[in-house]
Amino acid sequence: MKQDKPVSPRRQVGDHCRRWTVPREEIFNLLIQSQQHLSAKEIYATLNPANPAIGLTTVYRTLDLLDRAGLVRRIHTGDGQVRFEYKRGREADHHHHLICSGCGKILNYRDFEKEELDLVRKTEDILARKYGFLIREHNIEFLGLCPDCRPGGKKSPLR
Amino acid sequence: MKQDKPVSPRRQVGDHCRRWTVPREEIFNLLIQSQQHLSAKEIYATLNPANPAIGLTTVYRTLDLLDRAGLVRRIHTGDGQVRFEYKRGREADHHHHLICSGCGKILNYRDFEKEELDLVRKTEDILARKYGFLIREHNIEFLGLCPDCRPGGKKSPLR
DNA sequence: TATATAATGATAATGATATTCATTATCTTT
DNA sequence: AAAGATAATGAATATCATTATCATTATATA
Repeated sequence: MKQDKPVSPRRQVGDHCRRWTVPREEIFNLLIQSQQHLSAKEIYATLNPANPAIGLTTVYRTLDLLDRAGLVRRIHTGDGQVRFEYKRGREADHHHHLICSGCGKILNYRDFEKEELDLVRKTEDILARKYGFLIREHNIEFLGLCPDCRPGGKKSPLR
Repeated sequence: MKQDKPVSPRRQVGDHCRRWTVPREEIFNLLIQSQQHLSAKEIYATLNPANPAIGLTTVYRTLDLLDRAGLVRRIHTGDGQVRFEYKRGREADHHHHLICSGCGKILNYRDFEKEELDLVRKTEDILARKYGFLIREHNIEFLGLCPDCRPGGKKSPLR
């Protein structure tokens, strides 16, 4: 029997694993569906109740697998946990992070000025030439206080 | 040897502590003098042999103090340790990081195009207006492979 | 369906950082 | 300068995220 799905997860993981299993399927799907940045513990807490056969260890191992396969991105938010997000179609989903130092909230900032992306690319070229680095990725994050956490008290612009 | 002894450390820390102590002095000075990004363990390993009265706990506490006082910056390089660097005179020392995924080496990238700084500032404004964030800082890091770690040594073609 | 073995999960181990608490050192007041 | 109040310290211990171990289970393929 065969199935025709868009692009099977197993296909994307490629040579990085030999067997595609239920835990891997579920963990990967959760990451794909989620709009948030999930930590191992959060993934475990989400999946385990419905499927107790998924252990925390496997969550860590699968995240590592997906990272090696280049399918997810690690994010260090400074809260002591590493978080993960699925890398969607390159350019289209490219974004930077806006992190609140107060509550840890993370926003994805996507509304780039065209010049912003151009500049990043140009900078990567300069760095490659000047320091001999082979640039593979960049992280840009802005740290500050969200509306709820900033000194002026919390505002409610809309609800 | 340095001749330059600017504002006293104690002065810089301000209200964030009540007493200025030998361990704090040494830890802060080490950070000021160092051109590298140091972890708590490294600071401990550097200072403790010469001054066994400085414990690892105090290193952590002092780093936290300096961070709260806004005198150092935390850097998450993904190697499991948080690293710290002294924030020098604002604009003058502003830099971004170039991190090698292979060996963990970190370069400070300072040679900005003028437009780069302008763009960052402009972006901060946009973010502030659009999301109500009060931006206090940004981190830009480029991840890749340094000349020693990249496949084929220093002469691989770029693409 | 049987089989080889990759992948799993429970558990223990690790490593970085935080907390506890009795002791020490700093700073202010004599 | 000495005394006293108490902030800061370090050793030991705890905590929390992540890794390693290993017997067991499930997947892919014959």
